[in-house]
Amino acid sequence: MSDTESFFGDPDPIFADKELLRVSHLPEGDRIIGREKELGNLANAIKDAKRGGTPNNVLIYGKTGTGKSLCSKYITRDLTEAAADNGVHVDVAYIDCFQDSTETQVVRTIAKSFNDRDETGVTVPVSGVSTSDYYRRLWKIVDARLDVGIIILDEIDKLEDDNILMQLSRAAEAEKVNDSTLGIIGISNKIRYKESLNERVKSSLSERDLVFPPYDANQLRAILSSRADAFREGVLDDEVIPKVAALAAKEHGDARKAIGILRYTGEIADEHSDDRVRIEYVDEAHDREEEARLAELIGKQPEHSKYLLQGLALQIQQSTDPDVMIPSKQVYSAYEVVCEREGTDPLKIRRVRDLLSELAFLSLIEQDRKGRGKGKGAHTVNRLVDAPELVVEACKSV
DNA sequence: CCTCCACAGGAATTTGCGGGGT
DNA sequence: ACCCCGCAAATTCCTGTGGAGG
Repeated sequence: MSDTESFFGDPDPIFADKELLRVSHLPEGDRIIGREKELGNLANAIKDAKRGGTPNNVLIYGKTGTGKSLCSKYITRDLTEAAADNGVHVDVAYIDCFQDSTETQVVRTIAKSFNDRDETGVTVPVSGVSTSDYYRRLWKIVDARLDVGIIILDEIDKLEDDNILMQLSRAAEAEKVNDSTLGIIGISNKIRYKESLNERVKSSLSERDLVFPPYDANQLRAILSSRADAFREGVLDDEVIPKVAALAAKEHGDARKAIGILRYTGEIADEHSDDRVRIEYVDEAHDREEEARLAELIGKQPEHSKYLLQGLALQIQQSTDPDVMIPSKQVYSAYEVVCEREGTDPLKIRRVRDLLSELAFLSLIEQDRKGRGKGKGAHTVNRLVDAPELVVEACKSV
């Protein structure tokens, strides 16, 4: 900043309303683009809830950033309002199964989000209660407060246990709840998810199936254009949106990513004190978006998983070959060094093996099994998916 | 195709935590 | 204030096996 007057006083030269480019931003109905048919199907599946009837359970498939969560949130909000006009009390619980992956965590979070202590007199403690107790409390809350409870289970394929699905889908027939009814909207990235369920759950959970296809470049362009008001008038070059849309379409048709890249493009322009958002900034914005994703994923990992990633990164950086695979035992030694530096006691190797395979499941590392010859046994070797420098950077932030 | 063993990974057990019940 | 319970994380114990070299 060269002149002192522009520290805080001046309006943002690039952005008029940055909120429009947040991923959490929930647009109005006419701003959801290219999903008219899907919204219609979804609305149709749960419409009975408007009059207090039982909604159909729905399973939604589609890759990340195809608008699954967005449409579910939008349509259930709409439903809640429409039902309220009919004097029907509908409430929606949104569960991210990536965060809450065990049965107990899920019941607890549902109970918590439906609960209103003043109305029900029921508390939902974070711990100290058994799973069945959480269920008891949940049924009590639902009966006391709601006519219809809609439960959105996002990333449902990350659930470790499908007992919760059994309980929820059969709550009404098992007379766990009396005057109320429940509807489940399951959201999965994996098309084949349904096959992994047992028959009972499968038939009750997927009364309706919906598939959300990836967005094509035209749709992405329309989505980005609809959020172009985020920028001040005239600062956004005409070629920027088509280029961002083309990049995102080429990769996965991920709208969230496209919006992220557009936001970073604006931020980079701002950092250059440029008063125009130029096409030249798009590639760097693309890189930045990927780094941010990595940092977000790593940030959510437990402390010791981060130390492991750092240890592995360290070993890889010491080697001349960038594609080396490090045996788990060596990763463990490097990890012990990192722990020493951080002043923490290292976990035992058995636990570390479990953490490593979790990291592999998240595609943060890749594992492979190698034998070492007669009488030498077989072992697992590890490698980072992303560049070591990026990983170390991501571990330090947060 | 067989062999051999260090390591993988399943199962049982302990530890730590944060609540209820009394 | 005390003890006890259930869960999740971590540890301990232990058996089974992947796969290069023979």
